[in-house]
Amino acid sequence: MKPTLQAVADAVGVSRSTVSNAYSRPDQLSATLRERILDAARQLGYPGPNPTARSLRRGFVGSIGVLFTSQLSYAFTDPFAVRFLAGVGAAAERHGTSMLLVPLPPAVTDARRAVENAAVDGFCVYCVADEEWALDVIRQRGLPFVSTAARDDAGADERFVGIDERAAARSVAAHVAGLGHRRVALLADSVLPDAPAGPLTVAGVDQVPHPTTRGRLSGFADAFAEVGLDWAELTLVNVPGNSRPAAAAAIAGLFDQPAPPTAVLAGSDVLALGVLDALAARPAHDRPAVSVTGFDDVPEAAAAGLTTVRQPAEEKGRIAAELLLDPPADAAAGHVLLPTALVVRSSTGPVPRS
Amino acid sequence: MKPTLQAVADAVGVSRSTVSNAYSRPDQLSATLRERILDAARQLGYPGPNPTARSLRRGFVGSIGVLFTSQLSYAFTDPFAVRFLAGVGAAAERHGTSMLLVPLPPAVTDARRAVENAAVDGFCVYCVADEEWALDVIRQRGLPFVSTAARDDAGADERFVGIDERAAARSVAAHVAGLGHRRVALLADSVLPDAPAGPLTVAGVDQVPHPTTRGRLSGFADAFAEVGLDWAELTLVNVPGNSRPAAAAAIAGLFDQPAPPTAVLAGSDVLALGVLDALAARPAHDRPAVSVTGFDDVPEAAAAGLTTVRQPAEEKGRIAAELLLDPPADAAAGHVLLPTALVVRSSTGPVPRS
DNA sequence: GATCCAGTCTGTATCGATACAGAGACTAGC
DNA sequence: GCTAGTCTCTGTATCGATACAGACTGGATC
Repeated sequence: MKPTLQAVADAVGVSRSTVSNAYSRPDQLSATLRERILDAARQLGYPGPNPTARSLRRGFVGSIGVLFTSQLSYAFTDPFAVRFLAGVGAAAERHGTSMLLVPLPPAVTDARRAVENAAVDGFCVYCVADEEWALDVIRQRGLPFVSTAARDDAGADERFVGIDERAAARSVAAHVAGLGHRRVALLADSVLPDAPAGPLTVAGVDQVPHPTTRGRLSGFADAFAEVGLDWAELTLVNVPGNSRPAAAAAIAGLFDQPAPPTAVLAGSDVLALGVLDALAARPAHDRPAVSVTGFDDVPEAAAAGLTTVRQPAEEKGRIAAELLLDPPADAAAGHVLLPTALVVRSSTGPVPRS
Repeated sequence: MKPTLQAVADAVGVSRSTVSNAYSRPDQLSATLRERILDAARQLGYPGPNPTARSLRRGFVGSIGVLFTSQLSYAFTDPFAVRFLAGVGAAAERHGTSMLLVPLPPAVTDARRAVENAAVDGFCVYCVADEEWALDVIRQRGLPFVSTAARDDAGADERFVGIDERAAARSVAAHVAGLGHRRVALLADSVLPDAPAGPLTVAGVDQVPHPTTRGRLSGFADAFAEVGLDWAELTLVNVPGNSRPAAAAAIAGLFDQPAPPTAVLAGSDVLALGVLDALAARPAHDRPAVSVTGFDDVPEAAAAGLTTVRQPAEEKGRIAAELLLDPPADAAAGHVLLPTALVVRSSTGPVPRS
């Protein structure tokens, strides 16, 4: 068994408090005694104060949780999520805080338990799907958190960092509409829970549960409404999961229909890249000239020439962690909207006249 | 203040133990009492057992640390590290364990403290630079760990997952040597601590402190020795930090020298991609036909047509975590060598005759 | 010579749970 | 009717530290 602080105290002949002070409050004892204590500790093989015991007594842990409301392994697959993590990491580094990545089991009961059991001082919640239950647990625990998806029921005091999803989506859709496209497909991840891959009819965009997806789809719809296109005239395509192959599979059939879309607006770059994959997979002579747009501007987008909306991924993570670790006194400052920018590249062009 | 387990016990009129059991050992009490307890807990707003207190009493935490002996933010920049993390994450997910990413302050004393204070049950050590001090701290704490770099002084009982760096490097170098290249530059990260960027003279490859770098350089040297080229005849180029821009900057000047290298063997794909960047940055008419090889086969390498050595990144992370979380009874099984494969793409070719 | 003070160190209470032995109550078996 | 065994639940000890109030020492101050 590893020696405890008590053992060191006994060896030196001082009280536990003094040994504790030798580690945590060097100004509370003389330098010589401190040296004697540290020497004895070294000799005994004392590894220093037990982090868990220390956390218990102190009342804080020194690490923040990052919650992906999805498989943890997904987080490392999505380049946007990776940049976000990098941002969180940079802020954590600055604050001398660790990051705890908590994998969530598929069953909600187990997932709740996982969030309840995480030894952290707060959470950055990266929203992939509906995360209301997770926020409930966190509130219940009385822990601070920062979320990255606008929610309908957000309390005024809840911290948030994100973008104006709707306006950003509108900007890229307006670009596409401006190019003359009127047969348009909108591609999004998990439009409705458990919906199958492929075209999907949804009465109105307000039926879409996930706020981020809803926001982006609304923005797309806004831009086309302005050129006289109804929601019902847009083709909505569901992708179960934000991945290139899933997107490619979901979109593939669409191009063989009678009046195929001339433009595909994807809810993320990953999905858009999947669409490009699907197109590239067709023989050159049978490859329709489709305009494709993404969302996020991940590193891969530039290489693929993807027209997209840029949002600062790393910044988002960094600010999320900063809001958590160093909360602004002013509640309004806890609500950060980041700028976005339309990035036009080669993946969009005018409607081919055929 | 949040209510404690005691408060719930008092409210229901049972002992603390029983409430504890209601959460952690449901089979130890009747279903009806358990329901009463959980109801009361809900009513009081009891958030469930405090994770820290539970860890202290139980003697384990339920999370593993991932240690990058470099800036944490670096980890998210290096695509190989990200794949490694994904693998660790997948294994952690399977075991219901969290991952703690511990940022290390630049000063070694502070870094030691950070490792001492991490509340984890063990470490996966991803070796970027010299990490002996970190392993010392972990040993001192009596925690299990898995390292990913072969070390000279590894105890027989210490777990490890990695590749035969030397043999793998040799395979790609043999390919280059086979193409006839004899004016060759070897590019590596942090060949010597604090060495400047650019060509560097090192008496022998055994002078290189970092085992991974040394292993790869040795492999390169092996292959060229076989075709009669001495270590001294190879140009060694140091890059301070494993990044594309750093590599580009370190190599840039080399191509303007009297007898420029016809091949550059990089110690990692990231460095190799940096070399390609440096070449691409030159005007087309002044762009030497240089063969470039990498190491790792990160996702970006395929797109760039980079000849490289593949090592299974995700697998490495997954196995590292598995070895930690589910240690094999047999000590020998704790030492895993992964397969590697030479991947020849378009970035290498025969020496241009001119 | 009393007072004050800064500098050191100690002792006790506490952080919030879980482990484990064991006490009662009840059912079974013979 | 007695022993054994099963279910529930309780009580005490313990995990390993830190906080905080206070005790002691030895000068400096007036």
